[in-house]
Amino acid sequence: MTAGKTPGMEPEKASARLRTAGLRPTRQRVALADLLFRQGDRHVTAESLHGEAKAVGCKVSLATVYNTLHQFTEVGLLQQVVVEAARFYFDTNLGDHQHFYDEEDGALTDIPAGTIAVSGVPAPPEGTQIARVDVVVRITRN
Amino acid sequence: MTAGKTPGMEPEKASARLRTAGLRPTRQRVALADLLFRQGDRHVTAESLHGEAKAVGCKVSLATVYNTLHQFTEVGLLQQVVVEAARFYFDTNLGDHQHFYDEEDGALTDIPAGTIAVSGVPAPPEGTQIARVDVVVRITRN
DNA sequence: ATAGCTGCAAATGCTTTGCAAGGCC
DNA sequence: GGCCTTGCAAAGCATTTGCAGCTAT
Repeated sequence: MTAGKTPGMEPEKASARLRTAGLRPTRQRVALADLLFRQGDRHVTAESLHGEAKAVGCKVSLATVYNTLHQFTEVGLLQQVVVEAARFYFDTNLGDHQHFYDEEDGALTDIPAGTIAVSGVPAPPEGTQIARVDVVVRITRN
Repeated sequence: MTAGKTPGMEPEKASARLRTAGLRPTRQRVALADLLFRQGDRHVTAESLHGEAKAVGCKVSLATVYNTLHQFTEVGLLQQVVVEAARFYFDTNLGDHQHFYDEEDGALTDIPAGTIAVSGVPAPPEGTQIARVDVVVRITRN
């Protein structure tokens, strides 16, 4: 067992990145940053990252993983991807249209079909087909 | 106050629509369909529709509203719109790229920046600005 | 020394489920 | 009559919160 050892081999890089972002490089944050950024582009959820941390012997609570992911997002180290509905919105407009979504008040506004064009959609991975292409234009108040 | 009266004035139309879709036109479904489809395009959540139903004096349980909205969606009377994250996915790729999302296993795959182009995005409503434009290509297994 | 972090457990909010009673064909 | 629906209350899940104790600077 290697529990207790530093999980990564380049914690300094992670530390520096955190410092630059204005975050205190705590053991937990360094370990999570190391997991996130050592490998190339990747997608994680709070749970999956928590699992990885445990797997490399780093004790972190799930709550801290959530905090850390949000902090990293705030300082621009990560991006969030929205693909599953937390709250279900239903639309009586069945056409192939898109939406403005006001993140502050949750308001949804139609963008009529034919206004927005999406081009260059690549072929889907083998064995799959495109069910639909969702476009959400997120807006905020000035 | 008109509480207690039939909420809609064209329940027959709603009834017919339900029958065509293969759904039994129960009092609750007719009332909800009537609320949904009488007016033009609209967006609702389970809660907002439940509130409307109560407001016009129709007793429906929230569970039934959920069931009904899902059934309507299955038969193509409604479309779901995904704008809020139920489960948070975080991406270490900060570029302006898009994603394939496999609805069956939850897998997320990057579509490299520069592959997809979105054109014709209209000006945002007054007093707002575009924070970002999300594109999700939803795929299913063949 | 001290402001900031972490971890635990309880709480939250939306959605789903199980099951008995009721309604539509 | 028989199968589908409804309604209630309890359960489920991911995420958030409150607070006491710990830690980096």
